[in-house]
Amino acid sequence: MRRKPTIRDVAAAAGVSRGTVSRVINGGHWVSPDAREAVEEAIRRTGYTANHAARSLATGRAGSLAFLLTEPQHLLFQDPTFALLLRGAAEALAQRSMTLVLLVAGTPAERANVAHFVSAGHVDGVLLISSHESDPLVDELLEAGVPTVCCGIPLGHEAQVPTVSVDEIASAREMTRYLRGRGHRRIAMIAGPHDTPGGKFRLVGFEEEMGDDFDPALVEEGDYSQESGALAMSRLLARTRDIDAVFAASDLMAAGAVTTLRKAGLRVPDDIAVAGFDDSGLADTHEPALTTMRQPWDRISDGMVSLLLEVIDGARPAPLMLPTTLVVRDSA
Amino acid sequence: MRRKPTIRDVAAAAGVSRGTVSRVINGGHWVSPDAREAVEEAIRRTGYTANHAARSLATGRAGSLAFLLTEPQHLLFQDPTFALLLRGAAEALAQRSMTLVLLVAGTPAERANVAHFVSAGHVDGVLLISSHESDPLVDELLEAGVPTVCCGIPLGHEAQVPTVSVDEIASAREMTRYLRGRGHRRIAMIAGPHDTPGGKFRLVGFEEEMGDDFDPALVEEGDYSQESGALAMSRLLARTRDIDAVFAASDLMAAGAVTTLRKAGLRVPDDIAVAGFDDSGLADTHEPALTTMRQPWDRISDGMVSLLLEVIDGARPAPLMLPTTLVVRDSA
DNA sequence: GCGGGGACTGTGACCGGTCACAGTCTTACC
DNA sequence: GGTAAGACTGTGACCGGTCACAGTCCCCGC
Repeated sequence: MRRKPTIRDVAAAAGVSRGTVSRVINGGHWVSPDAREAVEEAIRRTGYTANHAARSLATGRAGSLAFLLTEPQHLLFQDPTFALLLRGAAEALAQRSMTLVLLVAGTPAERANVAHFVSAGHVDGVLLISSHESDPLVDELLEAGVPTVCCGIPLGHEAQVPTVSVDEIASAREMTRYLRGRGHRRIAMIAGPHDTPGGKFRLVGFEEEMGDDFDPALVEEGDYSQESGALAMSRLLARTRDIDAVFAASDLMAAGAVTTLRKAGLRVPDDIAVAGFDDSGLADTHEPALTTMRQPWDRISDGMVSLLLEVIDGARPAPLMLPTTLVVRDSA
Repeated sequence: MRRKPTIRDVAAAAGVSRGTVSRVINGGHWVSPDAREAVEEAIRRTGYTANHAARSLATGRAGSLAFLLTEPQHLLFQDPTFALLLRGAAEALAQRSMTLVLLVAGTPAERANVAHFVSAGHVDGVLLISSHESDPLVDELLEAGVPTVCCGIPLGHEAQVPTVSVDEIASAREMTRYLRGRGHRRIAMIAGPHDTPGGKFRLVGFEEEMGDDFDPALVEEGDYSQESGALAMSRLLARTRDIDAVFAASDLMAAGAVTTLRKAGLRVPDDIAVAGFDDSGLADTHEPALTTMRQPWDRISDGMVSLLLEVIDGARPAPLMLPTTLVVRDSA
């Protein structure tokens, strides 16, 4: 087996210098048509492929981005949302001939490793997923000067780091308005963790839209997981049965709520309407299919990648806010 | 901002040569205790971290493995199994200071890209997930001499590529035996795709254990997804109501089957018992909690990584077969 | 006819490691 | 006391690209 062809082999085959080959590869400016043609032909003939490592070494760029998950593990397993984002990001990067490196920072040991790895410059930037408030990891990344974009406005770090997000407040208001429009008045909310943007702002939107009808006794908090949704619903039911709709801050929690309601002998949506948030894969196969707010997952992951590349190029891009859409199905 | 310290900075700080520093970093053989100490101290003081790209270039190793998904996308979204494997692999690699590159080969265009990328040597090896029979990608990888290990015996490529798998036949027999032990006689099977090992061999085990009681009319095939499980169950019910248990080749399909049964007014497990396979995250939060065969996901991903590293080192390791365990919950 | 500028090309240094090899310095043994 | 083996160390070449710089060539205008 002969070794892989290098840029010198191509240069020799094309009868030009390494420099010219390099120029052709990188856009081909200031190269004569003849030379360009010869080089392209030579590349084809030799089956040349650029060596990532060598290029990285010379340019000082890694050619890869990290997809950094900071959630506790059980969420990674359960939440289809992560898979959606992950796939979108991988696709967006593949289009740009870059690669996606998956990093999981669950345990403290993992966090240390990850921080070290990233600061060492093994990746050009970080796509930070779902960070809780005042996450020290964000500080570390910022301090180390690692280009970073967040998914969802990182509480406690607003304006310090570019973000891609949806308008949580407006989205929550829209869903609430929809539920009220269907005649529901005693609407409960199963919010997300109050130290996450989705937990905080969806609740704000809900409260704003409910106005005088807002009843703090009808709010419970979960951690986005199915189980936490089921438990939150139990707590609500234990307090009062005077509820005609539930708005959960994630589809997973909505599904958990449905389970609890069913056990309590309540029908969805006949007795109580249930709405979710995310439109994760689970929503439309769920029984009953969940009414939810769709987050534009592909645009989010694509936006994160674009933004991050801008940051890497030295820009300070404005935060990107994307629209959600109400998806009405059977549960509400 | 000063530039990152290199091995030469460390050498200067420690008062030794680059060679010695390099030796310390790589295990420290043939280095005097004094020198080693000085180098370690210098590394600490300078905050030195090895440059991946430079090392790759010099050693000819990428220092990363690809996690290659060949399933159509909708499965990636739904199946918690992938997340389990992915996390396990990422963890196993992090322990070895290597990184995980995620590759998705869904569309033909993506497959071409992936093949090109991998053959170019940008990763040291490939963890191949869930490949259907006679997948041309396997051939391409094999032909290109890319170290590869599969998850589940790749039909049509047995013995050509090292694999990590569970004993599908024995596992299916155990579950079938359990169901029969509970007094069920008319047991239906919702099998996986017949061109996947899980689809083929779980059915074989089922058939073997059923012996004379095996009824081909009670077998339907799904694609492991929840929806396909629901549809398969519908087809079974349309054919006969004389069924007292269903064995699905995945938890997702089991969940789908439960939905269909419920719609048909049948109670699980009272009227019909339902068993799944995988013990994916969903199984124990499902309502009712699913009886299933647990696959040892962490050992599988860890085994794949170990095996792949052996292959990369030139070994030809024996296939690894891991045990499953019957997990009895509420559904059967 | 000459100077100057734009288009194109080639060269050598460099990125930050590893590795083979050629030392040097001990120690041990005859 | 000489020598050889073993322990340790330093050096230069090399991995495969990129980039800055220095040419070279050609065309144009004065």
